[in-house]
Amino acid sequence: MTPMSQKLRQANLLTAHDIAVLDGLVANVRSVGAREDIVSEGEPPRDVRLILEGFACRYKMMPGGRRAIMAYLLPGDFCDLHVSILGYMDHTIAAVTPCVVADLPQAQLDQIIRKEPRIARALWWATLVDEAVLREWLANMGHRPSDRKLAHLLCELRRRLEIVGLADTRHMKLPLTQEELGDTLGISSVHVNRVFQQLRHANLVVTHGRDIAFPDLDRLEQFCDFSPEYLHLSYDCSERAAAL
Amino acid sequence: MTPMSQKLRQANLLTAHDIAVLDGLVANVRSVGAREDIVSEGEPPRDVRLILEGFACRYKMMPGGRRAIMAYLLPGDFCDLHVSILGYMDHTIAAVTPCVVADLPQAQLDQIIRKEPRIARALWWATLVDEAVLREWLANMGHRPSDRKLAHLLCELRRRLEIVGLADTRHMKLPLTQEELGDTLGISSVHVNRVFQQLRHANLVVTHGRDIAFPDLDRLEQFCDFSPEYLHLSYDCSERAAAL
DNA sequence: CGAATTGTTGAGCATACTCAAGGAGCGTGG
DNA sequence: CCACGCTCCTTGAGTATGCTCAACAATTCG
Repeated sequence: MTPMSQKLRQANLLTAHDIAVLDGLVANVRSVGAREDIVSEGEPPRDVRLILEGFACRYKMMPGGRRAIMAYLLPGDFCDLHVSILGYMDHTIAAVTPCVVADLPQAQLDQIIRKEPRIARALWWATLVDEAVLREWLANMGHRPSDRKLAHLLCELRRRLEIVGLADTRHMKLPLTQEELGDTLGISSVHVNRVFQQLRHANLVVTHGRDIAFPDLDRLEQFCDFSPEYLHLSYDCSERAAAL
Repeated sequence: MTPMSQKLRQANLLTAHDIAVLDGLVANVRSVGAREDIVSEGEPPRDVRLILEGFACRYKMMPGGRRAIMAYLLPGDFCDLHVSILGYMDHTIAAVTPCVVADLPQAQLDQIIRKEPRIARALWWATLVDEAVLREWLANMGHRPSDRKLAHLLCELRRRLEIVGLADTRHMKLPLTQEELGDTLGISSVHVNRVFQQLRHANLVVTHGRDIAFPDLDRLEQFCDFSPEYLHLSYDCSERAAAL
């Protein structure tokens, strides 16, 4: 079972047959170096990419050279399911850390969508979760002070990493620079630094290099008004976290 | 032909049969007063709502009573296509102006999605366009100064209203208060007012009450770096605009 | 016409930015 | 193993952008 079908199983919409069909698509696998583009803006729709390992992001370049990061992609996330439907890639996807990516043949996927309504629905579900996250980011970006913004982003990433077994309630390893966090939150890297210091000072986070520890996760989540409903994770992953 | 099928026709994915099937769903139509909620956060998935007339918005209430507006819904837009798939409404939808709304029976729609892959794909397309707009809003919100933010929002709304025949290249009627614009852009209404004055002073917009005129649309679009690709409107609507 | 909402203005303050310089950590090659 | 260079983090100082509060004018609606 790949991270893809693992993730889609959350929707509780797939049968064993569906999972086999989907996993059968994962054939062409390749490695991408850190900071390399995986899919570029304006590229014609070809294969659909899926992250198997690593940390990637969606971004747009803004006039003036600023980079707007609009999403982080973790293992099991599709990069560009929409391109096959929309027909135009309106942003770029890049690896943050070294990544392993699968290229799913567009034509085969199209056929599956046409013939397997249950799978089509599960894929639709996945894009809708992306959309829900985007709405939360929009609210976060525009309507919270920057200390809460940063805290909220940390809470979300911790939760999402927990699902794929890469974090627990007390720790996570976050391979993002303060510059990247700034490009995500719409604040300067200098300010990210200062806000991080506030959070540390309030004992909401403890950092050791790229390792972030959460001395009191409840307090942090309360601080930034984080509630994970928008991630649409219906199932309980506490056992998995406990097994870390 | 309803605004819904009109809009979905853009995707060029529908046959006459598909359009008839979709339009057949529009039976229960009702009016909603300005500022009334159409769908509330947490509501269980029942019918799917479609805007036929008027101006609505998605919003979330933030702690402290601030309201974050995350989308505007114009005639032909679905309110909550996602709820039937995601199973949980994570935000609220309210009428901005008086609206006419259709309630499409969930069960029937589900059946169509299962049996008519072409229609399912068109509906998926519609949600993906929403997602693309959301990405652009995120970039706009976080990474542009507030004069460009406001200008960009005006450009987008003008363009979208043009499609449904409610604006042309020189005018639009915008039924939004400065408070609402502020809740959308993440700035205070006082600041919206001041930024509006800047735009007027630069002769980028001319306002007469709720009427906004664009003396030089090209210059305005250039000013805020607006390029409409993200709206994924492939077809040409200049004839329609000319007929206004 | 009167009440309520929306738009406009001013003043003082908070938040976040830029520019710039120095420090810490890490990988590479001598 | 150390030295070097690179990237990233940290700090300071001065500035710009946007906020709040408050009052008043203009519109809109009943």
